[in-house]
Amino acid sequence: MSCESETAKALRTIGQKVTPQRMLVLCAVRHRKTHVTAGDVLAEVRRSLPYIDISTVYRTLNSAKELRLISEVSRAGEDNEYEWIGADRHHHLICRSCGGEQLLDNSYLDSLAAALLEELGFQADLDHFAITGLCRTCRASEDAAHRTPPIAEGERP
Amino acid sequence: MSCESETAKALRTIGQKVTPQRMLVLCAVRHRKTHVTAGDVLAEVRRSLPYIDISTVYRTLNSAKELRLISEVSRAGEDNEYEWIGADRHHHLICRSCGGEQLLDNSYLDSLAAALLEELGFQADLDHFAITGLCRTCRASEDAAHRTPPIAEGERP
DNA sequence: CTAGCTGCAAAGCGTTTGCACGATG
DNA sequence: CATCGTGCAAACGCTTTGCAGCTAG
Repeated sequence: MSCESETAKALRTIGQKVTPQRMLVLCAVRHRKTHVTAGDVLAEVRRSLPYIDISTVYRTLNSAKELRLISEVSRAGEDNEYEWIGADRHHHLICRSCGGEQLLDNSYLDSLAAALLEELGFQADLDHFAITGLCRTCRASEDAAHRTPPIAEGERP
Repeated sequence: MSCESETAKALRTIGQKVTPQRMLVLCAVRHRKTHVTAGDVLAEVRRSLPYIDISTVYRTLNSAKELRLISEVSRAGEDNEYEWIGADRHHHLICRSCGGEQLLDNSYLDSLAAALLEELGFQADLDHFAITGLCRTCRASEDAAHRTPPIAEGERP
């Protein structure tokens, strides 16, 4: 209920019609803890509304993005991903090896954002950030596997 | 010359053949100060080698990426961009309003990377980062233009 | 009732791939 | 001379768009 009424209110506030499609798409994004792709949303929403089209999903996602209801994240080699911008600001650490994701408290980036603003006058969009890297587990196993620096020293396929 | 000999050496080191196409593509990326798209590289390289194909550019870019010679950056709504990973680590602040780009010293992110590694064991890929936001100039003019926050301030979950 | 949203179908675009020829080591 | 890289063309997958009918306000 909280979701529906608030989402509907947000739509009305900006003069958009409240349709079942929009409600379902926005609620689908909102209920996920992690990023979702347009395809994820489509699959989710189709369970309630089998004939919804992917173009409607994109249209809804894009307008919500412009209104800063959701954020869009791009990572190399991945489809665009979307996430609801809620009161609980957080970021993601994504392991490039195992694909695992962990949440990162915004305190880590707040100081960076503050420094950029004060020293350079740059207001960074750090609402919601995805940082790629190697998680502790994968780092350990990679070290063990081949003790080679980033650019292979002997041979590489 | 420094470029050619080093690039050729890097190619030989990893057992790849040194072809004019690869040399031109890698040197084109290397000589630019900012990010380049595959299309940028194609245009640049075609001035010397008119019949080079975009697929060759992508193949070269992708293998260089795997070897960590260049990094790939994705931003929402932009084509993938590539940049040479040199000794001078730096990052980019990109204004979402005017498109302007300014370099950011790595000291800003080094402390973040260090904190992530020590406290969470996460080795972030912060070789080369692109942060989107609003530059000082655009921030001033946006404030002046419409003194309304992105999403009406009463209305947020 | 009217404006605007939806579904459908098709186009668009960046990127990747299969293949035969040609260049490299 | 064997292997690997290239150009060409076509395929591919995500995303966007044009359009006619339908829905919300």
